[in-house]
Amino acid sequence: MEDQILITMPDGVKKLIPKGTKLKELADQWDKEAVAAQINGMLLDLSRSVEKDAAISFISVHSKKGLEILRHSASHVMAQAVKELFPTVKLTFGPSTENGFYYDFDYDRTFTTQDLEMIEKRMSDIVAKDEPFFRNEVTKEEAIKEFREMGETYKMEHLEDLPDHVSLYRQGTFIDLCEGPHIPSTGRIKAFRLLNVSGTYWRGDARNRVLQRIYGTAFPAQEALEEFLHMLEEARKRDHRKLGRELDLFSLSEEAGPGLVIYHPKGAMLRSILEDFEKKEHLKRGYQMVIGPQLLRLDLWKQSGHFENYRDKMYFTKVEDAEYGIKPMNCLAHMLIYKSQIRSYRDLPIRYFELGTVYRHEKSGELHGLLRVRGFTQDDAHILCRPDQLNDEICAIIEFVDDVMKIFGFEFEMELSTRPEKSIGADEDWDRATQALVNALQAKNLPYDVNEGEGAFYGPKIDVKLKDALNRRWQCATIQVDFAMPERFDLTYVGSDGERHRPVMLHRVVLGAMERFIGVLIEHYAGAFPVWLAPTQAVLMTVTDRQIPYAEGVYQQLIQKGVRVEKDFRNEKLGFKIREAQVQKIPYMLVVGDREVKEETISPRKRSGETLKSMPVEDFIKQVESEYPTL
RNA sequence: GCCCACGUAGCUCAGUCGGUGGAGCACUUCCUUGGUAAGGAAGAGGUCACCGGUUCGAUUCCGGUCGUGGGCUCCA
Repeated sequence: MEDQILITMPDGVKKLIPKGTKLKELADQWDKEAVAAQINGMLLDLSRSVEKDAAISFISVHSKKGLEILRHSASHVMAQAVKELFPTVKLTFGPSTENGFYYDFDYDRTFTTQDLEMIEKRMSDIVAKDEPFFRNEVTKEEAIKEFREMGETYKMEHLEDLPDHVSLYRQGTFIDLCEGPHIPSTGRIKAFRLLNVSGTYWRGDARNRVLQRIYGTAFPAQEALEEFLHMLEEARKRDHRKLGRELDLFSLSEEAGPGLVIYHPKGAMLRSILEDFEKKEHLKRGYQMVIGPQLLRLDLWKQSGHFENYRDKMYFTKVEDAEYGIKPMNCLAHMLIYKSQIRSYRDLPIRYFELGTVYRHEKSGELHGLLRVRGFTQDDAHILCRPDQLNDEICAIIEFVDDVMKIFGFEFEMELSTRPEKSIGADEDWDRATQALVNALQAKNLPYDVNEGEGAFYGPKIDVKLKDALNRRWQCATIQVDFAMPERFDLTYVGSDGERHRPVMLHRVVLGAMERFIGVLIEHYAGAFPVWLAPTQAVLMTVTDRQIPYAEGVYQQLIQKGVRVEKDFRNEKLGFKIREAQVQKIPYMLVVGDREVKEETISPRKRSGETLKSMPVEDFIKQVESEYPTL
């Protein structure tokens, strides 16, 4: 019995098997499409054998983990193809990503699209050969020796950070340093595609050598790849830059300058609706509106530390020998307001809210439509409170963010960032602030990731990330605890003991920047805004010129009631007008023909294509009002 | 800022292996008054991003600048 071991299969059935049985054999009985196994929590290749009693589960290629393994293996196959075609290439890293994989290479010339085609073809050959992946465990010294012979200097450098025993993977003639696991053989990669090349830096540091990154994606089946490519196509259709132009919302003009948004009437309407919404919601929650100037004296930016830490991103100007900085943040004026009188502990918390327009000199390569711009308006607030009020204030903000995101139907991810190495303040302040953030997240039962050491130098923070059409995440809401500014500006309040105390400052935005939020919003709704947000809620259209006098009356009635309606009384066929409104994604089309004139009604048609029964204008107004969110 | 790619009419895109350019949509005018996703005809519209170089001649080739896109880094 010594050479028998007891294993537990995924369904809980226990069985005795010979010691040293290959996982592949077991996998074949269970799931022919398994790409790896998990034993006692460890992911292993199917080529490995079971040496002792264990609970085994198999990783299906159709699971998230399985797909990751497949893609990681695909990156090795790509690296093999590149090495075969361009032997002097040096390897660096090649992981799987959310949507595929990449591999970074160091090469003395750049890869062209023709190269990509060649690489793809070579990859197909490797896949067709169905080369097995072999794992080989070696000592660090052996690995370094091997990579030195191959001239793989990056691998050697990376090895320095690794433990004494490492694993090498080989398929065909290609060897790479890798932890694994990998798929059993290259033939498992049933569908793949190389997507693009881009530049990157060794270890992500701009001071290091520029590498070339080739992106690709892989799937266990051809249909899945096609579905993915189709999804990319669909995502492109809802790109806010495309929709922004088609729906005539905004433009970015080369003449005006990069990263500076020009709102057209409809975009300005949308923003104005959002701003009205924001004002109402903030006032309901005890915020006071304030407005600060666009420029403030340079001395003040020196006092705040912005000149020291943030000047690269600031714009400056000089008037009559006085130097000014254009504000990249709104906090300064808010602090001056606080300081304008003596504050009692009874006054706190004080919540200053400003739709504050700021300018930041973002690097040119970072600009992206509305999502990354140089001039933007934040729904910014600074809350000054006593330390004992911090917890409640944070809870209230989280609730605020949660409420607002629900109204727009956004899914979001929360991230808590803790104390970085370079930071100021007492440990107990940091602990209290971080705990307050955690408490609030837990109280609202919101899941969150922790980014250790990613907080601001002055305090911990929570970031809220929304996804764009291409699944890229953009930071919108953020809640930051700040001990530094009250200190630097010597903000105080008089406590019940008659002594001066230091308030804590919370810096927070809910939508973040109007520009970015609008960009994400456009993609979220694919341009088909709900009625309450739609810049144009309805288009009133006549069937023939005969109905114009009646339709004018209807138009007046609607705009008097605040319905955002446009006239389309042109000499065009109804179908043409409907199509145009449809393409503009306007929620309602209101048809007026002879019948409606006679009955004194209008016939609404929804964007969905549904035609409603003709109704009096008042009924339609009620219908529109019923579609506003109730808060 | 860095790497790569790109820049032709308002938009989407053809095109010229160097001899000053096209389509569809949009726009203007005329005909048409038509009931739920494109009625017809005619017309107008371009310093081929900008600046230099090569050339008899550059939108085309080369260099630079600006801008855009995909990434990297950074951020709301």
